[in-house]
Amino acid sequence: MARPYYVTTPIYYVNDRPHIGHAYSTVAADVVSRYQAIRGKPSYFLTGLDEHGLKIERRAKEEALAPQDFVDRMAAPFREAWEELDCQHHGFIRTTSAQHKENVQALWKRMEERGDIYLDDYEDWYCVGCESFKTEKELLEGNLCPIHKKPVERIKERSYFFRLSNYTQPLLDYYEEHPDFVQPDSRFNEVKSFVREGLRDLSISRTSFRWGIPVPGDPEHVIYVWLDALTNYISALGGPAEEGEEPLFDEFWRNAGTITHIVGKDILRFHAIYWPAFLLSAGVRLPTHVWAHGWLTVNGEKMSKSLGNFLPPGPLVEAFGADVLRYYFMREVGFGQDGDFSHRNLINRYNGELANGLGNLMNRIVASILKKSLDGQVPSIDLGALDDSDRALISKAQSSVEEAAKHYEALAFHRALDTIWELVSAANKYVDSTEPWMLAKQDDKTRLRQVCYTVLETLRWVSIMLFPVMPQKCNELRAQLGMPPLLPTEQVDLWPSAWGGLRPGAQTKPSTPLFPRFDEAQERSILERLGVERPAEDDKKANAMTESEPSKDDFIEFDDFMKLDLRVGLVKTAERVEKSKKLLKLGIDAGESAPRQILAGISEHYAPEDLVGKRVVIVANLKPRKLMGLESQGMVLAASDDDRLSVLVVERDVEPGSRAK
RNA sequence: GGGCCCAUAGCUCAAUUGGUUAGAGCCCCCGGCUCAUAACCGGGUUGUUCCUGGUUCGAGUCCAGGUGGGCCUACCA
Repeated sequence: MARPYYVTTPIYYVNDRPHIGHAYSTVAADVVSRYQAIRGKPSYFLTGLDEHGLKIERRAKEEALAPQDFVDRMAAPFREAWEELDCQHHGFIRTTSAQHKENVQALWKRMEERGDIYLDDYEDWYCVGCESFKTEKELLEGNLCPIHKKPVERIKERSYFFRLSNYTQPLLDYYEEHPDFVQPDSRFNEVKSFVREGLRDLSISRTSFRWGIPVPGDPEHVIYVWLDALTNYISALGGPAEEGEEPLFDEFWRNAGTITHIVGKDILRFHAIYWPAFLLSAGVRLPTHVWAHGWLTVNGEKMSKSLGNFLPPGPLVEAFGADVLRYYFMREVGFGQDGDFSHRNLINRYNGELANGLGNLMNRIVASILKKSLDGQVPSIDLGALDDSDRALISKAQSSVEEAAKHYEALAFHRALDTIWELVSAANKYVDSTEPWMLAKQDDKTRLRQVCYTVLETLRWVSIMLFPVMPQKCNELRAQLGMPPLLPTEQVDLWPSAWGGLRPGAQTKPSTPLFPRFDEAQERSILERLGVERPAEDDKKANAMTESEPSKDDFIEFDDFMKLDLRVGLVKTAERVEKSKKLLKLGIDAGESAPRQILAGISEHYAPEDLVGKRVVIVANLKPRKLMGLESQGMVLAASDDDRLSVLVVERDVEPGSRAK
């Protein structure tokens, strides 16, 4: 019995419109799901939307809509995008659905019963923009909110906590026992080292907004968005639930052979640490794999609204077709690595691999040789009478099938496609060396039949191997071969195994080329329509030549220097920061009404009393930053070599606050 | 500051885990073929495998140090 396979995408925050980043994750999950389905495994593919949070509440207000109406409206483009891209999810979860809310609360109760939830005062960094707390670790350099890029404040609120700290060791144990839990390996290393540092309890409720799921028994509080969002993976199946209560949950979670969460590398921590901890607490089994994929840039640049290269998938599907876009996503970059989405590259791959490689192979044999010489019928041959060249191709096909399967299982899509294209290339060589057109001329029908059959059967195999990535094109290919569409069936493994499955006598149906080549004019018009500039190669080179030389120098402008507000500061007070190894807290007179508090990481080199009375140089306009809970309003300059450190001291007694320049 | 990962042809990547002369694809040039979508096939050019040492009969692969890049993390500010 093939064990069930469950694959998920992240649920996308409905505040955004779908772009190729979303599309990339979703296509990958669809490919996984389709692959498992043709291998006969019961397969369930879940995607969906994260619809709660203050941001949504506020956006809805701006648009004068009820939050529910707003998210209903924003959800539609996602559904459409996945339909356009032929991503056949089995479930589409929305966190505002009644079932999801109930299940999140059920999970909460289980965690509460375990004794892992308690109410406490919460003091932490707070972003006014988000109206929510940020953990220290979420903050950007300089105590900035990662979303608003503005400084956060220290604020107290009453909040429910999850005893995440109790799960440090259980998580490490789980990682140890499941060495392929997180992929790629280097990401797993990051997760482990983060957990090894020790985990702090996690605030899991908010009182600052309403648009969320109420805490059971305390409706003043709304459940933390990540606890809400992560639960989608089981709530969509009806979980958490006791055995026998929810068939989907039993099949695809409790008894699943594999549970794979596909996520972007930015949300790995939530999936690899928090989520398993919640599940451990609630007594629910853990997923088997969390796969963090990389980011796509667009034509070499980071995708962003401000750069105007925010790429929705729709126009690309319109221009190239869903399958071609899917192919490109899966072919171009190694899954797990960062990559680039380049229109030019897509067209190159299309022409080189799809049109010239596969499309032309099918065309030359089906639409031409077979049609002209054998009435377009799949020939009947003696499989025992093949010659060495036939057997070589067959053996190539067999190894290719094996390899591709291995790569699909490992989500190494680009490798799987690589392998398949080696077979396509071998088939083209085979046609060249066997010269079926000569056989037709010489009227060597027996050999001609053998050759044609060998190529046709290879194409049939390819139509299966490629199916997860290009389902529609593969069915078109099969139609031209006179084959029915591929119909995944549970417990039936459709993956090629025995040579000779193509039925002799079937009527092939040559039709238009599968992948018509783009000529230069078409290429230009497509790029134009998509608003992509055609890089003028020569100009680019010329620019690179002239620009690179002078920009080589490392000088800055005088104005750049003047941006620094360097001043003389008189050290009035100095003391050690409690529990700190390195920090001294200095009170520094910089000619202002009150002394500044500046922290300096120099206590391994200076005793506090050595500094008082010294005139030092400070950077006065450095953005304030909190260290060990204390604000530092500037920076004291110091120089150090391998083992010594010296604060920069001013030689004469100029007034505190004097500008250094 | 601590840690993880990476560096191979102009570009994108392989190299069966230490084993012969480091390979593909794209690009470029030449030739062939003509069934086919200006396709296809063959041939050709490009390497100090980042550097320096070490282990070994043998190193792209292992070890040490360095350089460059990416990422995670922290009490640099």
